[in-house]
Amino acid sequence: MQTQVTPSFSPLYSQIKALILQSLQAGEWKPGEAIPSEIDLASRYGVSQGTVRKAIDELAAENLLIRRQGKGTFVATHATRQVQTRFLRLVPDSASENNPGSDTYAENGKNILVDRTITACSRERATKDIAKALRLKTGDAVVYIQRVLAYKDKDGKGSAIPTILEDIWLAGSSFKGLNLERLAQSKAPMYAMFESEFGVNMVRASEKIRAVNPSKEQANLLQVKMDEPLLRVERIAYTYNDTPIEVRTGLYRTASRHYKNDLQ
Amino acid sequence: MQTQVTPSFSPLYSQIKALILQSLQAGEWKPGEAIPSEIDLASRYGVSQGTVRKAIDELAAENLLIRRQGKGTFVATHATRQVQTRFLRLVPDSASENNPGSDTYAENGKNILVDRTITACSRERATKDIAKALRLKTGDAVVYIQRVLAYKDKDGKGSAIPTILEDIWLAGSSFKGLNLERLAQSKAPMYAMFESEFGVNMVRASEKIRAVNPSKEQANLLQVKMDEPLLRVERIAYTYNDTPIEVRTGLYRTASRHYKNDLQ
DNA sequence: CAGTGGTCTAGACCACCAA
DNA sequence: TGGTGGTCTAGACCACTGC
Repeated sequence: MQTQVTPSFSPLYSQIKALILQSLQAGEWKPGEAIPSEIDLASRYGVSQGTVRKAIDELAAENLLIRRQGKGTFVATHATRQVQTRFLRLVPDSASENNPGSDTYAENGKNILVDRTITACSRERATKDIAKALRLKTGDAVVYIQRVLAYKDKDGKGSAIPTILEDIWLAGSSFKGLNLERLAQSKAPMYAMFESEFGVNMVRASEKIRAVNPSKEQANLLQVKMDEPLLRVERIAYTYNDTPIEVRTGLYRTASRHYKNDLQ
Repeated sequence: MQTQVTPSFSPLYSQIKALILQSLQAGEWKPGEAIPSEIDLASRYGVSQGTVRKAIDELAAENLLIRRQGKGTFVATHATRQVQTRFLRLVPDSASENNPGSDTYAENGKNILVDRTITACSRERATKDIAKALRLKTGDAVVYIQRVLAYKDKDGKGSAIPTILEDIWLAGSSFKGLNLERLAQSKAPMYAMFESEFGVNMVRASEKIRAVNPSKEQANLLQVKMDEPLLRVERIAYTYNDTPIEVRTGLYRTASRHYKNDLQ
């Protein structure tokens, strides 16, 4: 491990970070597992513990690793209860007392998911737009999924209310063998299932949000009128190495829920 | 500076951080100014440079301080061009190629603000809701402002399009002397003006987003039909010490713009 | 050139966890 | 009790800025 020559100087810890990232990508340490201790990594890379520390610090800040004092450093996973809805910002109005940072977005209040209905699942060829977003060629294989999520409102009273309609496109090459059967029988959240079944770990996402009215079909699926204003959330989700692997368009009902965002 | 006794142990750097925060709050160092060098602060607090460093690192991560190699560490300000729209996530569709993190939210593409029209400015008594959000008592003095922001679309062609309608409530005690005149004659962005004129530095905010239809009055001000779906963004903005000081409800047109959010 | 933040090291010690 | 991450130090050196 050498410090670099002048052109675009990259500090040591940053090179170590890249090496750790490489191991994560290669699956050397799986989600949920512990990575080697800081001292081990230091001797492995021939640097001091402090340098490894700084590399891990950054990866932890990006939610790729989780540090636990006294136990070790672990690969982030969507399987743990606290991060299951890491990318879902829609929360009940009763939750989130507008105290940013006071708690995670997950499961505050009574955000009880009652029902996940898969309304479509098929292998398709990527349209131009989907291909561009997933960095594929038009016509490449993609998996298309459509589903409806229903929640119970306050205190679990009343019946389940269809709240989210999602259209999902996945890069076909990473999800060989995914079909309606396997989807339907999985009880885990989707991203947790992607992780355990396909070794795909979602790490980051970018969303574009608009207000729209639903089409007739969409209104039907969500059981709303066509003049109901809905949040339209276009997401691109990425794995390690900034590889886009999922495009997801969600339609959210926001009558008794809202999209929560903390700015800093 | 002593390391603390056992009950709820707080590390040294964290105590230093609190002290720096205190000085920021007290206005010892003003926005835009440099704070003392790490070495100075270290000797001032009687700790090592590394400890001060870690305290500053956290404040920099929270965007309260800005580090500039070779120059010093500066108090964050809304006056600099790059952070003027730090809390505005609405960007033109042409910008933001869905490459999260690739650039800031400000001024990418052709996000040209053409016109800021103040449609109301008065001193009012806080309603129950506003009072609660601002941690005041119902009936306490607040400043109410309403304004419309108009932008030019792609390449500055065409006329200005009213795009954002904002209702703003400010804690009266912090904005004595703010009136329509002073508002109207200020050319700077609102948060920059708050900073220079009232010593109020917005540091953090929390937003709740919904899809709604406008009222008749709102539709009028934005020059849209009443069935146009709009983004409704309820923001509470905070100064140092997590003190809420502004409530702002925005109605955004999202026909050719979107609210951009990066999840991580 | 001096002054600032940025990196890297080596070592001591502390807090937390599990066995 | 031993192993892990977390804190703190002191010192050396590097990269960047402005005089």
